[in-house]
Amino acid sequence: MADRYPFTKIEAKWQQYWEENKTFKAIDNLTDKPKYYILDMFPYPSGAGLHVGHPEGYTATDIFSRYKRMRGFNVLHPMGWDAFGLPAEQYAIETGTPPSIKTAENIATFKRQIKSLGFSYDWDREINTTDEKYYKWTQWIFLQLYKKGLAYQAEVAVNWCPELGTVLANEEVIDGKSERGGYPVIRKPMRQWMLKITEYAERLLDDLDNLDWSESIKDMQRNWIGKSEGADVVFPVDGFEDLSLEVFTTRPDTLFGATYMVMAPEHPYLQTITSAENRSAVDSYRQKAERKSDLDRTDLAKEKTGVFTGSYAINPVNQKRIPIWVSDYVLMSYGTGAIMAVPAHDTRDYEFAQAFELPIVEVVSGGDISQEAFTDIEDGVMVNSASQDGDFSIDGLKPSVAIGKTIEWLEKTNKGKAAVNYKLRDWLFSRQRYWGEPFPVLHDGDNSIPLSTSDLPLTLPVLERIKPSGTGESPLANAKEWLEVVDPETGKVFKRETNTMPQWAGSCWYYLRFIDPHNEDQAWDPEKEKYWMPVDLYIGGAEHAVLHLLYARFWHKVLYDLGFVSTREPFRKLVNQGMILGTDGEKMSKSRGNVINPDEVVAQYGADTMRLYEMFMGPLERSKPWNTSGIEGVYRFLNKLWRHFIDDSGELIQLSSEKPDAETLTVIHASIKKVGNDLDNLAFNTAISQLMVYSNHMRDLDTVPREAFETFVALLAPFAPHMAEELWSLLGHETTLAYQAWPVYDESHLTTKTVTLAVQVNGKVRAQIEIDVDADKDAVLKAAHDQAPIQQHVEGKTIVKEIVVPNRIVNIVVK
RNA sequence: GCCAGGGUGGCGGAAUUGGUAGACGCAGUGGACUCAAAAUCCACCGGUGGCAACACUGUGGGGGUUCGACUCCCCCCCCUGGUACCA
Repeated sequence: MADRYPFTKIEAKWQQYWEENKTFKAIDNLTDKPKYYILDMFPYPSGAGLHVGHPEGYTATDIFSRYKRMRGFNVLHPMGWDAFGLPAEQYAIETGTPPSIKTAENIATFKRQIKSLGFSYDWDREINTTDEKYYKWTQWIFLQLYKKGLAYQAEVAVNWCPELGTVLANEEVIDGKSERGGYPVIRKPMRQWMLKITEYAERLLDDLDNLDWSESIKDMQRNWIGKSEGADVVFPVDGFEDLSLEVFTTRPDTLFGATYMVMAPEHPYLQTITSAENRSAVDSYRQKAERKSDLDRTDLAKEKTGVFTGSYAINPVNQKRIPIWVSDYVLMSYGTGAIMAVPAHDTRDYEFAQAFELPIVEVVSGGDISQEAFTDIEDGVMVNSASQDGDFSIDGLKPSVAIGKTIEWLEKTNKGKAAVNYKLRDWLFSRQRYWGEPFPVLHDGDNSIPLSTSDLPLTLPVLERIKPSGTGESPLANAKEWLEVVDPETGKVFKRETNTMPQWAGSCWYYLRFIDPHNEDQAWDPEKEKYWMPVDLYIGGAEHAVLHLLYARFWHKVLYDLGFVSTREPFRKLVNQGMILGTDGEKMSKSRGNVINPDEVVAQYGADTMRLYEMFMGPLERSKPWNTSGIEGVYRFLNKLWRHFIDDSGELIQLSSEKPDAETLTVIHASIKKVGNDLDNLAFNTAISQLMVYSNHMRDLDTVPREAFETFVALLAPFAPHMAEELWSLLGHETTLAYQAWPVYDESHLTTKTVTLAVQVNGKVRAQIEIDVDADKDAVLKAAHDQAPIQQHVEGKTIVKEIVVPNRIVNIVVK
């Protein structure tokens, strides 16, 4: 394309200006302006560099930050690096390059790329999770959790991946294989640090209600927490005086339909209650289940399997003896690890009962249990549900009512009690890796001794070569000198922890560190925290919808309980940007060869075009494909603008000092209104289209009034800040546009004298009339009936009804 | 299976409380400029029929409510994301 505007020069000039003048420095505790904290999910600086997906969210927050500054807010808009993590460690193992070196290189690349887009970050607040000055405070927070009794160690059957030489979190295992690399994963018990997030389940659930997050994200979190209400019921085991099985059920109303019980293979009582003649079958089943991966136990296990234990339980409502089975469809990790099976009214039990020909007894009528389990709790009616002595009956009730009645009875007779269960499990908080935050604890045999704050940070030892320990422990097991600590007084030897923290740790609280990033005495200053928190707008990818946001909320609540933060929730408003797909409509990936490199886009079209295009593609939250000729469109828009106002010698053309005409005033004020409203709603695509309408209007004028152009430049500023600054200075202004007041619209210019109304006959548009605004009904109808096409369509018919919606539409109904 | 979000021209997408469907941009077609091309500028641009005026039709499919439905209600289909034996 010829005659391209000199974006390279302009962009470099203004980026330098902003940096030198610290234009975007956020001032703490500034009281004459309202504060606004706008946060991006900070990136993991991978070796591949920035991807066009990253700048989408960053552009959105940047435009919003610039807009908010022009609206008079004191904006905090920081950026940093979530730089611990497996890839750098894998790279170190393969090449010998220390993770710290590789990480620094990657950060430099990311930073250069991010800066090339002209984002208005306060770079003085840059943080890096791998910096010991940062992770000192990550360790400090761990100590707070530990002291509060929320961190504990447990032997947990974890996901051991022999290839990676590490244990993976559940979310890192997909279909029984490692998320990274796709290596097989097996279950192996190891000593692990756990965090008691389950203790906060209820609050994490309740406080979602007041957050300005999309319902879908809130729902994902609700589902993840997975609260179920029901009852714990005690079933005595026949022949074992002091042994009973406790089960959790959400359907205590169906107790009379419980025809057998099932224990998880790992259930601690299984061995005890197994009869001699069933022992070998049960043992072999249990051993088989132990070896099964999660994949085998879930996805591929279409067929129910199980073995009878030889023992019977007594159903507490009717004293019936029911067989106790063992099956892996019951999980030890949920509820009590044992269930009462009600095949008539539970799909899984139904399948199991059919497979093993166990009795199916209907206790809720309304379905057809010869075909499938009937699980509705609103439409059915309880039947066959009365004790023989007649002292308890729920017959005739709706199941949803019977649930409560049964719980009352269970509590009264001491056979059970109301109970709540969550799907949420405690958080497995350690990794067998080098490149993570070391745990600030010492081990003395089975005792753990936390370090004191004054001993922090506990830094990572510099290893000559990072290699797996081979034992399942992290490479830190190879660092003998670091590992052993000798008490100078007693000579006693303590051992350090070889586990390190997961990547989530650093990202759980970074938004707090941005508030006070250089504080060496505390994690953050409470006064600054009170001033800046909560984060007013948080934008990032939907891949963090559950875990990162749940973990961060959990830590935040703990910090709140300890008095370190002043808000119950960290992120007031959350928006997830959609994915940017390749030109083929597929997810961008190296293997598909459809990756767009932002560096090339910036080199070819400039940062302003890149920013504008990413926002013009469609609604922020939706996924949308990249289109190479689409970017030409916005590029053309900027070029036309430049050519229209800047002559060949680089000077501003002559603008008119006249007042804009009425039509132009309408465009100006309608644009101020629409662009502002759209920005408030993060509807960047429609805001940009309004700017195009505005610009097209100016193109059609013989001479452009200065007022029209200046207002336009101000509205353009958040979107294409480099060009806007340049035009602003060519307009003769000497200060940055960054804090220029956002234009104010005047409603009086938005109302015109006349309005065009559509006239419909039977709902079909047949004519248009131009009429005075707020003309009365009779005048409107008269004008309508004067239209030839209307007369034509009405002629010879009876007018049934005439509808006039003022300034909107006329509809004449005829028969 | 369950939960959430979507289906609008050739494409990305617009449409306040139900009130002229297709803003804006891309692609395409025709024209101007040019020796020519690129760039630029102007015009057209959902489909069918018609020289045209215009008519009919059209927002995943089928019903309904309404003077009027992309918008509200019911049923169904498809796509995307999440989740998956959670008792």
